[in-house]
Amino acid sequence: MSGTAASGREKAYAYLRENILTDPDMQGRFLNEQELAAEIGVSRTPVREALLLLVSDGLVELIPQRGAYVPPVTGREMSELMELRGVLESHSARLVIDQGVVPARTMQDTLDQQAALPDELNPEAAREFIRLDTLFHQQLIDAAGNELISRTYSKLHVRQILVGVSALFRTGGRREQVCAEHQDILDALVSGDSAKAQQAIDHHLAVTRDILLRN
Amino acid sequence: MSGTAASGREKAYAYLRENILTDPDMQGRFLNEQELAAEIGVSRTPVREALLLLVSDGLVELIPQRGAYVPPVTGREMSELMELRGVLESHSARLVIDQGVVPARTMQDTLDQQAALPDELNPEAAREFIRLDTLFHQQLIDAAGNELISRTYSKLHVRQILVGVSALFRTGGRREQVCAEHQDILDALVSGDSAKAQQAIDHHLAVTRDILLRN
DNA sequence: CTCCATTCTGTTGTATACATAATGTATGCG
DNA sequence: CGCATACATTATGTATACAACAGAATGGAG
Repeated sequence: MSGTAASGREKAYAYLRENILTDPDMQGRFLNEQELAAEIGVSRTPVREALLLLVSDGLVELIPQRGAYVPPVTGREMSELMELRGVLESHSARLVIDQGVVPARTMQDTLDQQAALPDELNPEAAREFIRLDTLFHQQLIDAAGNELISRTYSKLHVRQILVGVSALFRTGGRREQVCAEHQDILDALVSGDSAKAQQAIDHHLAVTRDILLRN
Repeated sequence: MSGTAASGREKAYAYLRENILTDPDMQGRFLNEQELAAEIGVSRTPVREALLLLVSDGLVELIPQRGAYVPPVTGREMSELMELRGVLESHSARLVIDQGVVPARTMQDTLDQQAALPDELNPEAAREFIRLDTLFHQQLIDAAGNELISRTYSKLHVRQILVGVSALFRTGGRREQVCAEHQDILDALVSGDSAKAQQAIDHHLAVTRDILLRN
């Protein structure tokens, strides 16, 4: 994979991020710095720096004199996230259609990969599924050519993964449904129908929200 | 005012943020940690932590083995920011009108304060002007009741201040113009005309962008 | 038995010392 | 004179030691 020459801060950052995103039990807990330092194999300093970086991802919250808190995902937050995603994705959809820059091939490729995943999602496949799901939406956003929006969207999406991983295991047949909804979005984009695309996006996000809210 | 018992990290954070936002010369420079530590009166540790926090505001960028870089504002970034602001503000405008929760009094009050500022903007008045300008738009966003969008918008706006402060000095009569455009937005909101509001917002942001681009 | 004060333990916050990597400079060679 | 290389300097990255604070445990008084 990538560099084995990662700095201590990066190591700690990657470790913590991965842990928080995959282990639901992390939510609502305070993180012990020296404990983490021992686990990761570095001193407290890079651990603290990693925690500060995770603040910008919204994965931890710093409480003075108490430490790093991992805020749980609330239903309201998910609703709000879907609303914002809808705004940004609809905007991008309109732009790429108007400018004739729909990344049809790229998105279809991502969609095909997602459709090729097995129905039974083991943990690894689940993460791959989420990665491809995220990628599909990100590709739409990126095609609009606004780097600021791309970065903003990318950061937002992170917190959805917090609940997405575990939610996937509790919902059967969601893979097919997601792929179908993605296909609807892509078809609307290719057909050049802004209103239809917006509708497909809103529908997809509404369904996603409802599923995530069953927690 | 607020606590004199600010921690070292907070002190450093406030100092650096203020410095970067007000001093245009900071842009494009690498920040020297021990120099800053001496200026602020703390050790390097809280300074480094403050720098990491500033990353999430987009005010500094960490370059491995090089340090903290203050990325200059580009014209493209400003354009992209105005596009994103337009998307979020238009969305909020639609919502608050549909839900009948236009914060007319609050926004009018902010607008009045802004209009009462002197035409000749000394540095202090300029900062107050920018504060009220930011507040006006934030009040619209907040009224929509989506905390995630509010926080997102708030963070975005920060980088605009980077160029806004200096740009204000080079533009005569902008105060009246801004107030008039703000009044147009507010009038449209009060009248309940979504399309008109969106138009007023887009116009205001376009004018703002054009002025900021003259750098 | 309950409540409050106090001590004690453990964690975060800060300072400092050291390790490591990058940059600028000087020197020698082509 | 230009360029490459070795070196010195300076900055960042990390570890560790200490200080300050918060929360829990404990003991005593009512």
